[in-house]
Amino acid sequence: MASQRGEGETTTTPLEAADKERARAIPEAAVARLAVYLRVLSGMADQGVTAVSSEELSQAAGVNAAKLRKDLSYIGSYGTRGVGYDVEVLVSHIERILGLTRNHSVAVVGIGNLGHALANYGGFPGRGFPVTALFDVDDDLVGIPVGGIPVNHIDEITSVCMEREVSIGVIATPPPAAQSVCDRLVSAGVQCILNFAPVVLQVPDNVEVRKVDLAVEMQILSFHVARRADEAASVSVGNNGLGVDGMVIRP
Amino acid sequence: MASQRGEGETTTTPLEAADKERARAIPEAAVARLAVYLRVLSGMADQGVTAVSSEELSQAAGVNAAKLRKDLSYIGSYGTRGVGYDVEVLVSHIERILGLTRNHSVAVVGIGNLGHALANYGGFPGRGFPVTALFDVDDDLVGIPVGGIPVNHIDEITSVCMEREVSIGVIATPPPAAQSVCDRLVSAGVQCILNFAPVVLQVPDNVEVRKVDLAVEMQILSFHVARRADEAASVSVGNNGLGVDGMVIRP
DNA sequence: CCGACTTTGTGCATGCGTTCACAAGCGGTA
DNA sequence: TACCGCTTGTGAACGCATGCACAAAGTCGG
Repeated sequence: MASQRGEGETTTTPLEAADKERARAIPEAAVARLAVYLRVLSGMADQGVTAVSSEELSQAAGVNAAKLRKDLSYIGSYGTRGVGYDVEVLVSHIERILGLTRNHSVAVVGIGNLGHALANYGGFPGRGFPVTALFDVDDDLVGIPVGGIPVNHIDEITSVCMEREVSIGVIATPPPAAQSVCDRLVSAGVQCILNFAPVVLQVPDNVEVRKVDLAVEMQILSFHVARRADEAASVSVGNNGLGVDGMVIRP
Repeated sequence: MASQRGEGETTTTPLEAADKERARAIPEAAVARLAVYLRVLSGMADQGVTAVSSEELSQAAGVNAAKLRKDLSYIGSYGTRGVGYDVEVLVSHIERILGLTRNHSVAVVGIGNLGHALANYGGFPGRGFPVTALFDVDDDLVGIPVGGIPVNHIDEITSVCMEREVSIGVIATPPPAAQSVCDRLVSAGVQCILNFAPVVLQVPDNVEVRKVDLAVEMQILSFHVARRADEAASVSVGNNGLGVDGMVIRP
């Protein structure tokens, strides 16, 4: 039973419960933007800004003002008409919706170039994500501290992750190892995975995977380079003042 | 068969021109998936697979079979009904659409932990993206080769990028430097930027920016952790066989 | 205390992307 | 050659996300 959502009766938990109900209805795309708003707002708060309008905030976040308001409406109505939003209030509400009121322990697997970089971030930008475990297959790395945390052997993933209650696993291994590492993380109860390996991971339904694929990003950009080159070539001779390189496409 | 559709007359350039016209119509989301298909197909080709059905390919790429066929239809009809797709043929067509027949020179700005990792990739996975220039503000780094390429000072961005015809700029600097670096890249004629800095970049319309934001990715995962925790708490006591950890949410 | 101005919150229309379902087309087989 | 089964390619329906435009709601000045 989904607790009791009888439209009325918020007698149980005055505020939290309402948020949690709403969380399910927030579009995925909006969640990503909320994280961006949060960062912008945090920056504003640091500079002593206490209030902001949807117009200002939307420009700083690089989105449409109406979209921003709609996104904020998903988490509730915390603005004041005619005035705008209170920065502090908005920050705390977004943090709660995103689950940032709790710490999320992170494990990084694969301590190569990228793994090093990730480990050295040392609790990701905008705290709340302490890295509590590192893993690698290389015995020479095991025991050596990186970013203050000693590297464990990859065979220990299951036990260590369960012990330290890791909630997010980061895969920064070479492609062939990724699926196997993923399986181990899953069997350790990790339900959220951030995958840097250029591999399509197979996971059970209850596990959330997000991938960061540099090769794909580069190829998308490549596509746009090609498209621009074509447009420039077919419309007329390059119309950009800069001498990018007037490559001719047609044979 | 969409090859000559009424208005037809593909007399000008038999194949290339048709592709280029189509490129404009490909949805952004499909482009990202095409890059994934390409990788899967390349792997298959390496293993000696010569033909593949949409069903097989879609499973390997982790998408719906119908979606895959529609994505492929954007680039033309290169399958054989009753049989499937020729791997080699598909690879070469996707490569052409994504503009991978040409090399795209890459510049990395900000040689910190992440910049090092990127430079050491040395021509990104699935070649075609040679890193030809590195930049940093730190004078101690200037002149030192990283991944075989000497680091230049950040003030030289404009001249070096124009000289080496850089088409993709990668920003891996600390947040405060990102916008300034971006502006310099743009004034050097770079029209595609991959931004790792947690900053919303302001660029002219003719510049394409893609961002990779680790903090945002983590926070999206955090959101899902929270959502799952709530569901588990409100539905009943954890129903997953694994002993994740029976954390109680309600106070 | 009132009226005018400002900004939020949101119903609605529009467009894009995904999914379904099926006709068209091709190879294999008798 | 004619039929059969398989797989592609795509028209059409659906659903989600975006953007518009305006009423609701609040502040500020007189």
